[in-house]
Order: sequence, then structure tokens, then C-alpha cells
Amino acid sequence: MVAQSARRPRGAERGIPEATVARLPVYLRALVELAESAAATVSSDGLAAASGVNSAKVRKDLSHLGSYGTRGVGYDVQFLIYQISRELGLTQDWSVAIVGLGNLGHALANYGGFAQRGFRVAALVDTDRRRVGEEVAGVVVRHLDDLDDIVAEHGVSIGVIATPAHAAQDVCDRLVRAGVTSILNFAPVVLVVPTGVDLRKVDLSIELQILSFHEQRKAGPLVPPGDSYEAARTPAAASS
Amino acid sequence: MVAQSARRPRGAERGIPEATVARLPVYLRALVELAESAAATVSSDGLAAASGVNSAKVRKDLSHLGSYGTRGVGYDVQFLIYQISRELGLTQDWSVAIVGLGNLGHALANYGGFAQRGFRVAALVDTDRRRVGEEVAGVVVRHLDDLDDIVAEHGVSIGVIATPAHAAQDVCDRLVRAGVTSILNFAPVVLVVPTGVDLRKVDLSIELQILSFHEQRKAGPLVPPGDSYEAARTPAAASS
DNA sequence: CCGAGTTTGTGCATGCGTTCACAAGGCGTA
DNA sequence: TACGCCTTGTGAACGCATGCACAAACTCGG
Repeated sequence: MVAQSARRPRGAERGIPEATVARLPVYLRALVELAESAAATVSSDGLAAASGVNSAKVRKDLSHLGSYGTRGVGYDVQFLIYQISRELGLTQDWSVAIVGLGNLGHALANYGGFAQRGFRVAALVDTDRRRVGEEVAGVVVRHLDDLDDIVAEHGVSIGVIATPAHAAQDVCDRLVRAGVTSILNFAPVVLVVPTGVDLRKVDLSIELQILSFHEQRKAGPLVPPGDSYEAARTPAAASS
Repeated sequence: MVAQSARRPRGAERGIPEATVARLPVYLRALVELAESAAATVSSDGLAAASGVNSAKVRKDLSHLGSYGTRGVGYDVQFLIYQISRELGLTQDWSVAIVGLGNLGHALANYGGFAQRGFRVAALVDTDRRRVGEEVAGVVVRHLDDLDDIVAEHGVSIGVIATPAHAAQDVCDRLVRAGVTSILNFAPVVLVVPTGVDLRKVDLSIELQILSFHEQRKAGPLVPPGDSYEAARTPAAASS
């Protein structure tokens, strides 16, 4: 799903599986909670319970970072928090630009979870002249045409796209041209990026459709497979 | 990630792989766009390009639904739209309740992408007495304590949790008790649900952390692995 | 009716991710 | 120091997903 990131053929050294990377933030959150309840160490079983996975997975995941546990004891909570933070690149701050200030863009700009992890919302960008100049979450909204300057000024490396679908690819291209190398896309559209740029997507409507699939299975399908197409020429999804 | 959903040991018949289910909504969106540009048929290559995957995957995915293509021609766009919609359960409407009307809850309530796919935002729920009674996106906000009635009234089967983390598990329990069997969680916390309830999560902060990991790799790690822990006893992540 | 061109459907090989199960290793107590 | 207890780290087996490559099957033109 994500682009590449240099092949690293040598052994286990330095090659962390993508599935593991996706779980590290979950462990990190669980560990921070444990630290708050004054726990000094935690076993793979304990961390597994707090993260909603099984303990074998926890141990294998953590083993990719190095041998940071102590047999018979567990893992030092503070030390593990530091190691995971470092591995995820959270020991430095990242500047984020959010493009598109509709409902979702506003929500993201005000979302507290970003700043907590070292992500600074450095810039807000829109094309609507009425929104430009306005202040949202303490940041002044600027125009998309100034993107190159904005990215350079703040050293933005991560861009968040919260525009309507039809504008997303253009915004994406502009972000890439301005020098942004990681993009998080909320627009319901497939984006194309050049090699070297990482792209992740969050699609609210797709999540609901997956739930719908399983929900239907629970009740048993109402329509027998393959049938009754002619009786319903206009399917549920009719517009873009 | 999702709970279970009855084992179906028999052959290829009726057992659609989870990875395929996750891609069907993407195909569906691409097909609807193709239909708008008046295309009658599409090849696996064409659909693959529009969906950002490769054509072998498209063919294998679609083969799980049945043999709906014509060799030498491709797939009938309208027919495929209908078949995927039916498989995903989108030929019926689903009632959705959104709990928590902060910035994100508002954004979700106003998000047009839901209604388009047959998801009706039937109810908005909050605990803040000042918000109860208010109208958002044409729906009156009601109190969490009335959840049982609300779910029963509207036949809600899907719940969306957009509350702060500390309230999420309680809200989740209440939803389950009221009869909701599918839950989409936006709160940054690991939820526990009984067997038979499907749970999916969207975590904005985790997505950024994954991007951060890859971003760091591009530049080369600033801190040599395993070192300098003592110099930085307070990691980036310090609060919940 | 035939042959060239096109595109599906799928068997097979490969790789990644998960899980089991256990040896290796560290701690505490006597 | 020695022994028993606990937990990590990992080898190995398994299962799922991906992608290749090709036979089967359909269309169209002559």
C-alpha cells in the first residue's frame, strides 16, 4: 500500500516488517498509559492485553527493535517508550500542512492527538478566498498558491489532504512539487504519487462498507447470489 | 483486526477473503466513475488502473463473486456495480448512529459520502446537555441515556464512536447492549467487544506515526540505534 | 467458417505474517 | 552457590495474499 523505502536484504538487522511498524504506535500508546499508572516493567503478556494482540506477536515485534527485554522480568516501560519513539521518528518534531478546511479539515486542525506525538500543524491551506486569512486552531489559513513558500518556511514534510475528491490529485501534485514526501489522504479517490513519496489513505466510507459486508453476512443475504439484477437496474450507488 | 464471522470451510464458494472485501469498495467507486463517463464495459486492466492495483488482483478478486466477465470483452460496468453492491450489502439502507459531537463528530455528521452509499445517519448522540436538542446536519442531537430507545426506533445496526478516548469503552458497551452489532471507532483506544460484534478502527495519529517512520528512514536515522537514552529521559510522548 | 486478436479465470510458486512451542537466560531464595 | 521459577527470543510450521503465466473462451473481420 505504501510505496517502497529502499530494499534492505541483509538479515533481520534494520528491516522492520510493515505489519510490525503499524503496531508500534499501538504499543506506544499502551506503554504511555502503563507509565502513568506507575508501572516500571511490563511483560509481553501484559502489553499484549493492553494492546489487543497476542503475546507472541508482541515479542516478535519488539525483537525487531533489538533485545530490549529481560528474561524472567519483562520490559522496562520507560526504556521501551524511548526505543519505540526513536524507531518511529518521534524524538524529533514534524511539521504538518493540512490542505482543505471543510468540516474534516477543521476537525483535524483542532485534533489534539497530533501535537501530543510531536506533530506540529504548521500550516493550513485552502483555495477559498473567504477562508484565507481566517484563524483556525491558532493558525492563519493561507492560499494554496503560496504552497511552495509555506512548505519551505516551515520545513513541512508531511501533507494532509482533506479536500473534495475532485481537487485531491491536483493538491497532491502541488504538495509533491513543493517538496513534501509523505502524504495522508482523506479524499475518496485513488491518488498517484512518484516513487519516493509515501502515501497513506483513510477512507471513512470504505470502512462503513466493509462493516456493511459483515453485517449482511450475519443476517444471511437477503438477495440470492447472482439473481434479480433486472429487477433493480439502479443500484444503491448512483452518483459519484 | 475484525472479529470473526462464521467459518465457512467449503471450497471457494461463498468465502470471500478479507483482503478482497477491503478492495471491493474501491472497485465500486471506480466503476461508478466509469459509468458516469458512459463506459459500457471495462477490462481488468482498465479497472486496475482506475483502482490503483494490478490486473491479476482485480481478476482474482472478482472471481470470488462469480464468473461475471466475458473473455475477450471485459466486465459489464452496470452489472458489476450491481453485483458488488449486493455483495457488500449496499442494496439495502443501513441506519448509523454517531456518538460524540466534537469536531470530528460534526465532520462525520456532515460528511456526504455516507448517504451516497446507502448509509443513513439516523441519530446523533452526546452526553453534553448543552448539545442535546441542537440540530446538526438536519438531525436532532439526543442524550446517550436514551440510546436503547434510539437504536430500537431507527433500527440502528452500525455505531460510530467519535468520543474522547476515556469515554469510548463505556459508549461501546452501551451500543452493544442496545443491540448494535457493527462499530467504527475513531477514539484512540483499544476497545473490547463480545464475539459477534464487528469492530473496525480509524486512528489518525497512528497513520501519521507510520508516515513518520518512513520519513525518518528516508533521511537516515538521526540517532544511532540503541543510544542516547539517558540523555533524553523524557521522550516525545509524555501524556496520554 | 476460420483464424487472429483480446481478455478472463485460475493453477502454481513465492513471500509475508501469524502462531506454536521451547530452549536460553536472568532473578530470587535458601 | 545452587535450584526453581518466570519470561524472553526465536526456529519452524502453517496459512493467507500476491503475482506470474497460460489455457480457455469470446469477438470480429474476411
